[in-house]
Amino acid sequence: MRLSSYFLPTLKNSPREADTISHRLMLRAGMIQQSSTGIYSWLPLGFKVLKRIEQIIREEQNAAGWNEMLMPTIQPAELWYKNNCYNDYGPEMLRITDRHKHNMLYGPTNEWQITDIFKKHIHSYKKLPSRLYHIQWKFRDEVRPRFGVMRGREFLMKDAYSFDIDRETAKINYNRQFMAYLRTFNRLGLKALPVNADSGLIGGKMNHEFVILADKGESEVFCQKDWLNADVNIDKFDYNENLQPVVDSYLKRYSATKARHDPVNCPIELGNLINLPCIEVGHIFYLGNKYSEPMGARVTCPNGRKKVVHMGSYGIGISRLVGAIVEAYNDKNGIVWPEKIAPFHLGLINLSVDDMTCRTASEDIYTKLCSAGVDILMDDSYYRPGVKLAIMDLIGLPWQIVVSPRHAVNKIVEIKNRRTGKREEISVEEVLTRFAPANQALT
RNA sequence: CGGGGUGUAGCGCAGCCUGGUAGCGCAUCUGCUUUGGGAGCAGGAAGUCGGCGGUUCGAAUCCGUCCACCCCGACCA
Repeated sequence: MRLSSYFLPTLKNSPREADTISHRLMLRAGMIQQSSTGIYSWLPLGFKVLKRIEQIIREEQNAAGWNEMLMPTIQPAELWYKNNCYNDYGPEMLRITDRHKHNMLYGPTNEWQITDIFKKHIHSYKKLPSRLYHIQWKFRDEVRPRFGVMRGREFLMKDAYSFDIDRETAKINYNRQFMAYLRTFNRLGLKALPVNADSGLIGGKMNHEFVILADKGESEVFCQKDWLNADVNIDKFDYNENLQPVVDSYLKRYSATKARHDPVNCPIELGNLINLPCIEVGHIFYLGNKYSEPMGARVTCPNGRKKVVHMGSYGIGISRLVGAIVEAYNDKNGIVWPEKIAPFHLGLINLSVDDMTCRTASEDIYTKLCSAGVDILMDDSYYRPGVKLAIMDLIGLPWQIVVSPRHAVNKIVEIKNRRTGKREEISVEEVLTRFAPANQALT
């Protein structure tokens, strides 16, 4: 992509409305634009990141054995009449009346809807387990949205659901998602901690939050110190094996959210306990019969009797993740994207567009890397060098290639690693061998 | 939902107290100069001063009211 034809409205000053660092940077980098409180338009750069994250999540959900589908954003209110949920949900639910005076709502979550779909089609234990997920926008009319996309009212979420014959088999799916989450966050370049919320309860509801550590996180986690250096390298495992031992190996370490942490009964001695700010990015639940029972989601068992299915639901806040990642990865000059989710893998800066040598070299590199499948943003603008460098730092692409009159005559360019700031002068030929995907795992 | 704060050019802000023809920086447009960290000079364009009502000869400024947005708390992916 050429910067000259890319919609990238960067800002030198951040708008007054933004206070949180990730919010400011996302506005300044031209990623998002606020529409109203907690509701944003995603401009091309932000949209690209959103899609990258979405795709990694999708691949991992598929790998874990879930079926992708899509449920609507607008739901009929009748779905929520069970157990008086429609009334109990309160003002957080955005209620809509259509022209026929039917009560509708913009879905804050999809448990009722998915259960409705399940029960209409699945009637036998032989069809279990059943695993479905979708990636869709949700709306919760929060009392106070804040932190930009980290806590919006409209948000993109991956929500997966599982249906099983009993608690034990439901646990298998729960463990699958647990591992899928570790893999997903790992691929996103994030160190995510599963936070055991209800560690002591047996047979009751079970749920884990996944949080990433960030200096200005909105919540806090209490955990064992060795979590921080824990090996989250989970490349080698088989979803069809018994995952319980692996999951247990992660859960043996203590972790709790601020709200759930009990300093009196904490099993960890103080010296081994650490308290850190974090952001919640995922949540998995074993739901039991909470939705299946009132909805009448039952299957016929081998003995001919009907049985209410056991459900699980598993969410990842995708739009929130974008903000959370920016919150975790930035420096004084701007965003510093982890390579796997960067909107472009590298930025090619032609410092002097009028210089024919620079232009020829830039076009040459651009053409060759593009055809090699590298996703590049080339700054072919007439901005001054200082502006170009500042913008490239701001939008945080992992690598920068600088073509300047200083070096271009000698077929040399400068490459800079955005994270380390380390610069290196290499030949044009070497650029190709270094950044083409055949030689380096960039994608 | 309680408490605090802000609405003036695309962005950041001054002006308001003490009413009198709308200002500054950056961005943008034109020209010249400059060219490795958000340039310099000169010129230009751009505003129903959040909306409505009131006071006044005259309102960005004073009064009333409504709206939008931000921050702190309680609450959530």
